[in-house]
Amino acid sequence: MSKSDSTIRDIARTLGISKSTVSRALNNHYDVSQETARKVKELALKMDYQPNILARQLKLQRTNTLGVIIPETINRFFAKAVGGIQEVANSAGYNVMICQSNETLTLEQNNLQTLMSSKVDGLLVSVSRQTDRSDHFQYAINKDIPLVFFDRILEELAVSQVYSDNFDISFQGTEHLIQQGCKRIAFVAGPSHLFNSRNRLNGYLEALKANNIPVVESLIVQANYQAGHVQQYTRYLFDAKEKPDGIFAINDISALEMMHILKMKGLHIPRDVAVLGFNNEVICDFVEPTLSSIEHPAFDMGVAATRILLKQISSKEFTQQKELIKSRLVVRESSRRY
Amino acid sequence: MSKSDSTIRDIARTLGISKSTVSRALNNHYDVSQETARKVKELALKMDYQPNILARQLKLQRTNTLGVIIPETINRFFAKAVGGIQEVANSAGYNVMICQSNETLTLEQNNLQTLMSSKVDGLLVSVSRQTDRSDHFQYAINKDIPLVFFDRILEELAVSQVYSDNFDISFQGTEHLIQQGCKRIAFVAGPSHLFNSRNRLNGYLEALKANNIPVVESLIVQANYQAGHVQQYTRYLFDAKEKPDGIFAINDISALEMMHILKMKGLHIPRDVAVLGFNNEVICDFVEPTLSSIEHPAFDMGVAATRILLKQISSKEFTQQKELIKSRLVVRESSRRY
DNA sequence: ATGAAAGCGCTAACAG
DNA sequence: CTGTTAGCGCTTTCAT
Repeated sequence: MSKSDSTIRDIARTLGISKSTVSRALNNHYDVSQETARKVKELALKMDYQPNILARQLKLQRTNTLGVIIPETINRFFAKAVGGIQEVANSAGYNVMICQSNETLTLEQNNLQTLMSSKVDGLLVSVSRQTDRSDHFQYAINKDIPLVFFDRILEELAVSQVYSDNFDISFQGTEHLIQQGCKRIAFVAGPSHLFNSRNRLNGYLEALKANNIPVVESLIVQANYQAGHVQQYTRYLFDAKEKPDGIFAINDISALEMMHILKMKGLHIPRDVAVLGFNNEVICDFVEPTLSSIEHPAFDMGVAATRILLKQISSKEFTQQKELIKSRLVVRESSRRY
Repeated sequence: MSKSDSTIRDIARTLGISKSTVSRALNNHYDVSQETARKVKELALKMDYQPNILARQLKLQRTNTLGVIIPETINRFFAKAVGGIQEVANSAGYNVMICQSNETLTLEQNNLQTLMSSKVDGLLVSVSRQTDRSDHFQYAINKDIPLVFFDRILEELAVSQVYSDNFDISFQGTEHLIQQGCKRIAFVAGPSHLFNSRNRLNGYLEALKANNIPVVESLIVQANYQAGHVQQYTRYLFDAKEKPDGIFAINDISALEMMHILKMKGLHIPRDVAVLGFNNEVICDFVEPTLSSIEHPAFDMGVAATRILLKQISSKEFTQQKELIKSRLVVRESSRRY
């Protein structure tokens, strides 16, 4: 509160009426005379009155703030999701407090603590890459704080979740590569404790099975997201006697890095190796060859999750709700052979 | 507040002491007996006591929250800056509330209003592309809310600012192109009411002058950031009789889009046209040719701005402070001719 | 239609 | 070292 912010008390005093009446007038309460209401609002405007949110929050035990925990803002997927969250939240009169776990469990736990102690009215969460337990979230649930997961969900918790069909899209992507004539498709997998990673891997495996293509263990590598790792597993895959003729990468940037390495090796894409990325970044259209990828409606997921959360907050009804947001395969030159 | 959160009152009652003593014990106040302090903390732990931040905030008139207004989180520069902000803020016990202006003045004004009414302790701002006035910020300043601008600053306001040397780096980048033999360097300019855009343009102009290269108006285009616009001005530049032999793009993505178009036209980069981007995205290393660019230490700018803000908050001393964060030219294949 | 009064949970000045 | 008291600014019940 700076020097001389005016309060309802000031307004009441100068108008010679009570605080309660002023409060009622300002909140458009029904039983307050038109005349008084007018005078109050007029003076409020003149005095540049701004309600003290802190006082109201304490009284109402409600902050009109949503807490968001995401892995990283520099991850474009989450940056876009945040856009959707903020749009819905703001237009419903809610503020948003964003925390980043930096892909670590520890920070995720801290963030949750922070947001809970800030008394947010609800939580929107996409778990970190490390998260292999759910007790911290169970704690929040026990405290009756509405919680909605999106994208990186924790299936074992009975809360609402907005997710994308990682199994389906991965099946579809793999089958696309097969249709382009690939027989040995390298697959870059994410951490196996993540629901999404498991589904993606399963989609790949099922697609191979459905098309009678043998699963070759050495074609499946595990990304560890460390610097230089893309280069490392690309070498591993392509220094083998039998090289891959297709790649299902873990994201677009790493797909481009792999392509870059392969082109240096003199391999032609897609003729020698067909490549499929993940995330459909803008850049996919501006590289040579243009990069096939998978588009996730990040913004829409943010929107959907927030809508569910707001509904739960206002209805105080926390029954589990699951919403599927469909992903889409975008075929470009890097995987088109015919 | 959920069902049955315990308060200092509960602790006081079960321990048969007063609320004030409990409060003091919990806040590690000096004059409270070791014994009492121990008992209080023990019970607090057992009862899973969580202080009600809302009450404390109302009492202290302080939220321990910083408000941040940035154009967009999907802009990687700002996403990184936010990382720096959060790191410093969190480790100082502050929360961060992030708002996006979506590059519009109207939303920026709304955001400011929201953050002020949320009683944030201070503000970190990078203005929108549209912002050509400063009265809304002046309003906040008049209310004694500490404010620090970073990157996209408003020079006319006497508040602290963290900025990068857009003039210098632009001069340097242009001179680099000249040294590579470019005589007709196309320049993509940003909105002229932005301090950064003006400086960048001036750096370009001065570098030409310093090297006795005539300024050609038709080589300077104004980006409007609309879909298809990059394609439009690239055509404009290269359908002319005298084509550019160098490009200083407005960011890396648009540089890549331009390169993509030029390659389709059969032009060789850097031989026919040398290209310099802006932002030094990861992708610069994975395209062909690799893209020369300019690196802005976004994270560091966030860190610096937050440090200044926190100092001002704690010292209540708002004298203007200016901090320059140096950018760096990263030369890669797209602009290297020798 | 309005006012008086209580209270949200905490901190801090003052008194002892 | 501890307790009493007041108060942050607002909403809301209960009277009138």
